[in-house]
Amino acid sequence: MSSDVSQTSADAAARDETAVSRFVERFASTLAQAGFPPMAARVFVALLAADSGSLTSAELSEQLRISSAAVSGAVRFLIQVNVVLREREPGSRRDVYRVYEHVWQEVLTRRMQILDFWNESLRAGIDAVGAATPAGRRLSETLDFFVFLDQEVPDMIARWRERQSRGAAS
Amino acid sequence: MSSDVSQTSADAAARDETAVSRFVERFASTLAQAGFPPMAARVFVALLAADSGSLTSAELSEQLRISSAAVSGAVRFLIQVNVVLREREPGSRRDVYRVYEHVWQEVLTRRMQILDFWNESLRAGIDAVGAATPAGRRLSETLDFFVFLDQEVPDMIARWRERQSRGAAS
DNA sequence: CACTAGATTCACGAGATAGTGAAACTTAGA
DNA sequence: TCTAAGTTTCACTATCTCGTGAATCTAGTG
Repeated sequence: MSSDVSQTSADAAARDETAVSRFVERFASTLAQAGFPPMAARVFVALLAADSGSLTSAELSEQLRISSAAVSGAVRFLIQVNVVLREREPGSRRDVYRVYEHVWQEVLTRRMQILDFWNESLRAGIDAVGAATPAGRRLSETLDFFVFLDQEVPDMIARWRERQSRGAAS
Repeated sequence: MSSDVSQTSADAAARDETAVSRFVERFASTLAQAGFPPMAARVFVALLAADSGSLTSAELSEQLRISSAAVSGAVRFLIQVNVVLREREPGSRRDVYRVYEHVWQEVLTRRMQILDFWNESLRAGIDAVGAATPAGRRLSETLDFFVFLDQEVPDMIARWRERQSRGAAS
């Protein structure tokens, strides 16, 4: 087969893998600063930046220079938090991993669900300090704000979806 | 002086410090799970749950059973991320720490600013993979979504402020 | 100007986390 | 049923983070 990777003249649209790799590492590192496990971040961004939107374990392992065990761990995490899915390509033994279509909406929605958890805790706190006390009022305002977000954010996402379906320009 | 802390019968509205402490630990632990440094979370919630809204280093140290060094570190973090301020009470040598009035609006606004940082990275990524490629389109959609949030969230916070100023009930 | 309450810094140790290599497991294909 | 490609698990290690205690620094007060 003549499908050599290092063809640069024939394939005019060949992408600069060095630049892509730099992006992957940079963006992954910013995500990691925001609390993402480092390896999971790297795998995630590598998938985002893949033209096909999906890569095999071996490809990830080679591209990021990590062990297949690390890929396995990262992928498990990403599947768990619902941003990546595993596909088995028929007629092959290898899995390919793909980022969900509308990841960021998913991520945002998921983060909002955490608030429900917080709110339960807050209600207990308001009971403990007494709703009529200054502390109670402060905690109640916090709770109200979170409830407000819980209502507003889904609307916001809906607006985004609508805007998307109409076409890009605003 | 007769200002003993352990007066329970005289002060009818005395709060159940055990219950409050339980709330502090629980809520702090959920915040910690969301990426907050553990000690900073405990200090933050203790301040939230304090009737006066402010506590001294010694009070925090005693209430949370942590060293003053830990208080110092936690407070430095909280001031840095702009949720707590330091006040010196006149005629005394000790500092008191206070949570900002509208902390959560602040926190949310601040988190949005992180997006600007991400977006810069994303633009570089789009360049690297080529805007017209599938990967480029995927990254562009991500960028667009973040820009959208950057516009919408301030509006959302404004709506909240307005609702607050009108009075509680919606 | 000396004293001291109070805050901060620093070196250290404990505990958690993440990634590796090797072994074990699973399963498509012969 | 056997073989081997591919994935996962597990024990181990390196690294990082966080809180402590002790020493140091800062600034009111007599």
